[in-house]
Amino acid sequence: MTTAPRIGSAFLLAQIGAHAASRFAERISELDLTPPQTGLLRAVAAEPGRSQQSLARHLGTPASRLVALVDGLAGRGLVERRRNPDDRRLHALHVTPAGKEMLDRIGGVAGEHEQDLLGALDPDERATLRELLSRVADDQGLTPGVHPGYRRL
Amino acid sequence: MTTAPRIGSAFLLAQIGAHAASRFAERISELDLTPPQTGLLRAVAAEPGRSQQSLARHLGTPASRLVALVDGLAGRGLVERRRNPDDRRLHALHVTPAGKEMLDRIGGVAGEHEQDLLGALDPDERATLRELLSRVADDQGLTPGVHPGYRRL
DNA sequence: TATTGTTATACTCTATAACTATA
DNA sequence: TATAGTTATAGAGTATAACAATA
Repeated sequence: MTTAPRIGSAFLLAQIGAHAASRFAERISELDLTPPQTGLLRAVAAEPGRSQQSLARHLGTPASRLVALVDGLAGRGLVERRRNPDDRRLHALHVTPAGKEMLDRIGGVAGEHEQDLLGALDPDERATLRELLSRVADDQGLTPGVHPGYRRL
Repeated sequence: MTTAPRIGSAFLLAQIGAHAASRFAERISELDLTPPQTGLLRAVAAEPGRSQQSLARHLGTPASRLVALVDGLAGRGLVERRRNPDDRRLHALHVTPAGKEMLDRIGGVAGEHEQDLLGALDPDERATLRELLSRVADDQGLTPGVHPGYRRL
């Protein structure tokens, strides 16, 4: 008898998750963005005025990495660094109007991505999947909206 | 009003998938294995006698990368290269008895991993999740048992 | 002296392409 | 000449640690 390599849900989650991330990276590359840049833009929008150190801790990445990411977004006018007059060491990050437009476009791309990925499921099934995934994510202590491991592209 | 960053299932899948992959990598590191090595060992066991080229195509990785992976496993006596007498260019790959023992241990680790990851769901919910994920993976054209992107560790 | 942001360095990982042997 | 396997090279991306400014 050959070893029956039963594929578990944990493997399916890793497999589909990597596929989803890869497809999303392709899609947003049309907006000249990488997934880490996209995540950073969203994080800044979700809580404007944060310092880079604070964001780095929130995202689980070294502060030195944030510098390059912020440089990229700031150079395109999507976010801006504002000096804090009270403590001039701090750079408060904010999304510019152009950044907000970009977020709208990102939302559109994310919607298409979602539709394509879940095309095999009907609305009820999608709701069920979403609920189960939310419970797992919560149980595993994952930070909402933060992708673990900001690697690649 | 602040932008409500509704998190979609596609993001949840990517987030949980990366988390699952990361946790699994930690667990099998106790067996001195990396995820790519584990995937290769399983692939060889699933279809013994394959050439490295054939495996490379199946796994979606450059042949040059397989060499190092096979070297690592062969050096520890988990797989072996057998010259094909009819065409001496080919190296047929086989799992050794030690490799089969290792696969058993991998199965144990994978089982613990699965239990831990899905601890928030009851048996019925796990079955539902599994079925939904299988449908998505199939619909997306993912190769069963093959993790896309053999990166890291 | 401690902290924020930045830059520099060193390391890991990967793919591309050159190379050897067999056919 | 074409193919399997291997080795070499070069590039991208990252974390660690050193550095400058401010507190």
